[in-house]
Amino acid sequence: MIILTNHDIENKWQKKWAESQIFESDPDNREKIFLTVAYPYPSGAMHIGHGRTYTVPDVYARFKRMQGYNVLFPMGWHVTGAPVIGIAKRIARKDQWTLDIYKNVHKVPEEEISKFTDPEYIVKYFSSEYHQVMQRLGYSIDWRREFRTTDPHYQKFIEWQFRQLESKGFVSKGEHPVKYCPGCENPVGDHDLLEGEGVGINELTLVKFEMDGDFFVAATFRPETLFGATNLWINPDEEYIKVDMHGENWIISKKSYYNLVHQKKGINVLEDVYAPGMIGKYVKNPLTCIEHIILPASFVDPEYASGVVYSVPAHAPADYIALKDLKENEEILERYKLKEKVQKIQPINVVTLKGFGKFPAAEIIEKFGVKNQQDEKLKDATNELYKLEHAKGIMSNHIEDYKDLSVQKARDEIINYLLESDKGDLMHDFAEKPVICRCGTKAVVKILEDQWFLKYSDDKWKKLAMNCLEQENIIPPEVRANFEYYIGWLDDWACSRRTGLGTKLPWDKQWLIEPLSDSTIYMAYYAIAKYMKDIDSDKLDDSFFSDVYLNAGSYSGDIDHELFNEIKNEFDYWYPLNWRLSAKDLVGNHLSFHIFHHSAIFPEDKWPKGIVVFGMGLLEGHKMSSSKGNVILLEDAIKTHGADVVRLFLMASAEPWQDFDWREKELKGIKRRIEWFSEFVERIAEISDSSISLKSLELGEIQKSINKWLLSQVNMRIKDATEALEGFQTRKALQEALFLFKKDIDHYFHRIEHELENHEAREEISITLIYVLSNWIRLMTPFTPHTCEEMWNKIEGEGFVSCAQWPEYEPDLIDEKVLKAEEIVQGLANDIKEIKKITDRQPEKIHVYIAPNWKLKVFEIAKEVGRPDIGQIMGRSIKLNLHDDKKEIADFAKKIAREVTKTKYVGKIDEYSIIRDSLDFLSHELGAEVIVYEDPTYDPQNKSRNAMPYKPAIYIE
RNA sequence: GCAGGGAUGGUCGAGCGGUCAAAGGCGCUAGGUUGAGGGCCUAGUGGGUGAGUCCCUUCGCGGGUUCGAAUCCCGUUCCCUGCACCA
Repeated sequence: MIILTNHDIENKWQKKWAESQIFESDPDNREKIFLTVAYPYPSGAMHIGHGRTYTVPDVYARFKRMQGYNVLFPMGWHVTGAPVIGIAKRIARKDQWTLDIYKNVHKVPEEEISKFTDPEYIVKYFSSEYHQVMQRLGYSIDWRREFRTTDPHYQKFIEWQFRQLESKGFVSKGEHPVKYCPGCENPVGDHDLLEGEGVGINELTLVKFEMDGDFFVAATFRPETLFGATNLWINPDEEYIKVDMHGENWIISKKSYYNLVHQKKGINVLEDVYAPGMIGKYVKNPLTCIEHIILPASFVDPEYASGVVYSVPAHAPADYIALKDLKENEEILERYKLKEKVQKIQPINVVTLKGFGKFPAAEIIEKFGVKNQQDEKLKDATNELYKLEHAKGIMSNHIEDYKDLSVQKARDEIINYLLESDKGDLMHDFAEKPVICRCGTKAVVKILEDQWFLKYSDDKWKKLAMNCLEQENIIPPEVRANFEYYIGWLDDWACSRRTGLGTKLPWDKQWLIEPLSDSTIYMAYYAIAKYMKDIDSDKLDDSFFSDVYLNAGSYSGDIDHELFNEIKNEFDYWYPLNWRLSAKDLVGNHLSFHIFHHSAIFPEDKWPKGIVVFGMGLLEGHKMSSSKGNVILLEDAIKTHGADVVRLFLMASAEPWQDFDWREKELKGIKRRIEWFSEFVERIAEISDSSISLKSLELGEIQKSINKWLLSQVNMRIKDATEALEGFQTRKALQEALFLFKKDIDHYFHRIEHELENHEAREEISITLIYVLSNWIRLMTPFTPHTCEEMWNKIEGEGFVSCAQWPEYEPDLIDEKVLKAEEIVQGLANDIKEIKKITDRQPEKIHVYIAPNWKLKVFEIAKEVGRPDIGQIMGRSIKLNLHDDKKEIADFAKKIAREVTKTKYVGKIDEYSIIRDSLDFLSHELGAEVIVYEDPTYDPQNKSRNAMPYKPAIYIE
């Protein structure tokens, strides 16, 4: 048995593979397969979730290599991006949370952590750690092509890529809202946040309500409801200010200025505004020109948007309830002398919503049981109505210009109108608050100007991408629809960043190219990466890349001509990419960009051929997350379980696109299985009385039915496992190649147990088993390469099993009748057991009767008829005069009519000899003497009449 | 809301028109092995019947197509994932 946690064996083979360079792939005359998996962003240690991602391509690469393909499986490091910058800063700041994570979750030694103040060091540290772990898992990667995305050569490549896109008109300039920390003076990502992870940014419409030449600027998500405005709300307990906005005076809350100043250029504070003094004054609605009174409301959040809200009590639950509260609040009405004015205010309907009356806000408040404007449930009520009206609302009839339009349409038109006529503006705010940076500062929404975009909205480009997608294989096929959807939906993408590691935008060096954009066509870089260490990056210019990748014939530099041609041919050989593997949450961006960029830059014959999408990893049923400490590092998993067990578990517990769940308990089961597998060699050696060698294996003519059965079964497994692997179904492949395979062998051992005494039988058994073993080891090699090399070596297989030929299934060895025969024997044993159980007695003799020939004929006729048509079956049988006793034919026809459609009929089987050959087994199994009759010479209870084809009759006594 | 996926036995998870009371794992029960335990091996694991290889109920819920449906169609309820500047 091979001790799986004996890392010497793993190391031994890893070293041998590296020494013999069997995974280093260069162009030759074989057919090629080029597959890549998303290169990792090494900002932390590799955990078991990553393990699955990178094991799948390794298994496939190994499988294809054994099938005789020239397979290229490379790896690189995506060190582009901002997260490590933040990490380095936090480490420098001695942020305890960050230090804990790196010390305890990523298990970085103390002396290393101290160097983590340098972001470059972090990615270097982890990329070399990734490299080591990948080697320890036995990945068949061509390491000569390893690179980091900050290598100068790669940057040259990215610059070329972006100039290509730019020259095709797929890059444009604009502005873009981002999360921003005024404290750090930097945009912030989710990983930089203390609070507010995953919070979105919303666009709000600002509406200017005039008052004596100044403007109260109210913010809204629903400008179409302006027609239903009844008043303005401000919060009199908060501070308001007047600001200068390009010559206009705006009145907003003081706190909202904090946010807005990052979004509006040239906005300046003029003076404080005494909020209570504004209550009761009137402003003018820019759309309807109606005058609205300014009223006090406590629900108005001065930090949200502009701190000014206009009120639509018919459709906004908050407004409705605030108005109701106010009407009942004598004290406030008295304080501001509002009583009569407020009592007059009635909701105004704007939107017609099926199933609701004129004032849906009132109904929804009722439904949710909202008590006042402080009620928690108010938010839910608002959301519900917002959704409903957005989806199904129609503008009401009395609104001249917009009647009968859907709410969505009317909203867009009204926003446009407000902007064009300068009666409104736009601003952004977070969907939820608070959003707080790790430095403790409240984050804001900032508008970045001069931002560069990739124009995924471009119809020409979308069309190219669609065409590219169409010719690709997508696994699993269901996600194709997702791709189509995303390609259609993608809008312009901000592709430049202020901070992070990466490549500068070649024509605007103040910007860095964002990480999802510099990782779209890099697979093409692998093809040439192995040459790069010998070439000075200064020699790489656009003419070089255009010539290598696009055959532009443009290269004019001084790289040796022969070398240059070799590089060019190498790319030509490996491209197009056969398979791209990545996680399912990247379908909407990374993988779609990959399609976009390839279709834009490369000619059609270099477009990628296939995509495989992965599911996520769970740990004992919970989502894995480094930041929550809920991970198991691969290194630890390898240490405790061994590389092959880890690989096997990751491949066997779920298909790649399904979520897998790492469960210690199930891991143990897997381990036992593979131990059993590795012990198999010894078991065979025991049976064949000598050590095994593949050198002398010759299958020859197999006589015994049970041996033939095993060969059939094994060949079916080979066939199914191969088909499964072709489609990346690692779980199914293992189901066939390991679990069911083992089951077959268990059954086989059970069947032959009592025959091992017999010398002749034993010889054939051992030949059969060695044949099986040789196939089995090869079948398992992609999954558990170390164990398999060790076994292969032990039985004197030739060379590395990693380079051995993948077992090809032999149709000649699959004998349906043999399989059926075994089924009959097993069925018979089970039936007898059942009868024993029912009668609750241990028989001494069991008599078995085979169905007479005429029944078989009737059976065949029934099979031909194909449906339970008793009349026809009977008619045809009688006509052929199959049997003298017509009544018996009728009974039998009736009996089998339904049965026959269910039975897989493989033709006449010599049931008598099959059972006679299995008598030893049956007697042994049942603990009684078993006698089989071709003709019922002894049948005291006339049981033989029950015999059917494939189902002998039984009499026990 | 939009898009995609799903609902199967104690549980995880196959199956996607007949061979389905439904693979396989885990769990549980019994027997064997063992000094004990673990591990391993064997059998069982919806209900009934109790001399016959059968019958009944079951694959979210309700209808339908078919000789036949877990599988196809229609409706319905519930669940999960994504919706962006984050790699």
